[in-house]
Amino acid sequence: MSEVRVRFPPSPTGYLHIGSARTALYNWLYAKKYGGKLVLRIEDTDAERSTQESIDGILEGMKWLGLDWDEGPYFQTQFDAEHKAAAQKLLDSSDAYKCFCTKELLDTKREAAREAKSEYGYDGTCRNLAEDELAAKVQSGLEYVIRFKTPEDDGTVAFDDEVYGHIEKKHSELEDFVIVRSNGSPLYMLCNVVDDIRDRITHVIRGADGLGNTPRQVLLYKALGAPLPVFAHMPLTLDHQKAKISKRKHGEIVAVHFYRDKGFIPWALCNFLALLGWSPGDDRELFTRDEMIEAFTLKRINRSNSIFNYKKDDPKFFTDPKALSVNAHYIRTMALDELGALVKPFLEKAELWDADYEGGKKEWYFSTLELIRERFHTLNDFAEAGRAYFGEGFEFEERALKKNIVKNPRLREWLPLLAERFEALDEFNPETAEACARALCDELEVKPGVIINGMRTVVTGRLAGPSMFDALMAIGRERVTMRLKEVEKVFALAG
RNA sequence: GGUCCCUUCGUCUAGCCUGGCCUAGGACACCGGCCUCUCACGUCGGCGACACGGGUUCAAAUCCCGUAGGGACCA
Repeated sequence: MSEVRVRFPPSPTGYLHIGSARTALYNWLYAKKYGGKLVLRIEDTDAERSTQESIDGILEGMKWLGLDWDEGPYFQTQFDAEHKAAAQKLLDSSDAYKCFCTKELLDTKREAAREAKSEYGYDGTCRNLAEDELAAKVQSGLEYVIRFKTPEDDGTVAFDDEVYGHIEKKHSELEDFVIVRSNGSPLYMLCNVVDDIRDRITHVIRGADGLGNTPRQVLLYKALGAPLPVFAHMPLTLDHQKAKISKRKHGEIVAVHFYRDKGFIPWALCNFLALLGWSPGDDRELFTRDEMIEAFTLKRINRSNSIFNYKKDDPKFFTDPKALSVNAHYIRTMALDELGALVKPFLEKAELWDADYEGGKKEWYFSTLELIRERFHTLNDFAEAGRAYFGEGFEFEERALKKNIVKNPRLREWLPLLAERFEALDEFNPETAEACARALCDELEVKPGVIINGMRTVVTGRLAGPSMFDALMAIGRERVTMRLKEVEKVFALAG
């Protein structure tokens, strides 16, 4: 069996979006599974909309996701001559012909067909022009497009899609489609086939929006004398309105870089994306790379479109809740050294990073991450909700002030008192701190919850968090007592 | 408009090919219990779907026909 070669051919007309990323992922998984090669080809023929930033963004996105490619990036524009040569070859073999019909003429005919309620397809006016007639038209400098000559018999074009099954289309239902525009530029339909032939692509794994064009492409493969690749079309990802997710309509929320900046773990995003339209056939949903490569098959790709479940302006979930949940799972289960490295850029950005976290304070750094990671959903949470552990200047949650502070004005006496007791402790560990705090509660005849929760808010700014006495250790006696003594400031904030 | 494709809990899905194991399984989300210094984790439980209508069959989510809805491509 020959080597598996797949490709990912994005158009550089914007950032890498998650739908494209999923296509790239499926191709990558397939290549990895069969020890094949993934070819990255930038389809930059639309010069007006293609930009260098976009190319860079796509490459960065792929790298960030960990989807490495084996060849490329190739650029479609580099092969312009080859695309034109293929068109010439089809002309030479009489599989294509020059068509001089003007746009106006075709529009008129289309309109007439509509009024007559008959189906419109190109009528083949130029298909059988006599030699001299053709020569005369070329001579006179008339503009022309090149059309592919669809077989006129009552046969069919057929192929077997790995996902959608056997697809058959009657020749009579395919009109003589254009392969080269009047300005001489070849159409996507042709370029794509020529490139896939040159790159010796064995499996075309792409979005189901390519399904409709596949019969035409099959015709091109045959006319060009090339072997057919295996086709596998994957369902599209839609929004709640059943509209294809797109950069234009949805903006950043569909951009891969958005997830990077929001604190997603690359593989967590891949894991989530893989599940949109594919399942292993059992109940597994979380995979390591190797597990997913092993489990992945084209046959288990779904046929129905899936909905990317995000609601605009949802206060609780900024994106699909399942994506967040998958990300949270990785945050709380991954190795601490890996997590530490992923959190680092977020702390740096928030100016909370201390180089010693990779040196003398490494142990503290890791144990603190472990302590707080359980309730976080994104890497960014470490720098925001977790700010009190890494530095000063943290915010106080409105709800926390209301519930834990304002209700108990006497905390302004109790908390500084508690700070003094903490300072007096020979040893400051979770047990001694807790015993000390509870003893004070007994003395004051206050419920422990009042003091503990008040302390939580003053020390961490939050309504909820890890077990209080463990949190105290992570923050350290000095910072704890300092914050407790400044309880007055917190009351001031609470208004 | 033409051609093709799709339709199982709110969302992602298993089951469909090879009808009975399906009083339809899992995950996320939601609700409640336990745990508890709070929240989370964990755990236990709950809510919740076979688009609709016919047919075939002893038996249909599963097979057939039709309808509706959605999507893609072409124009």
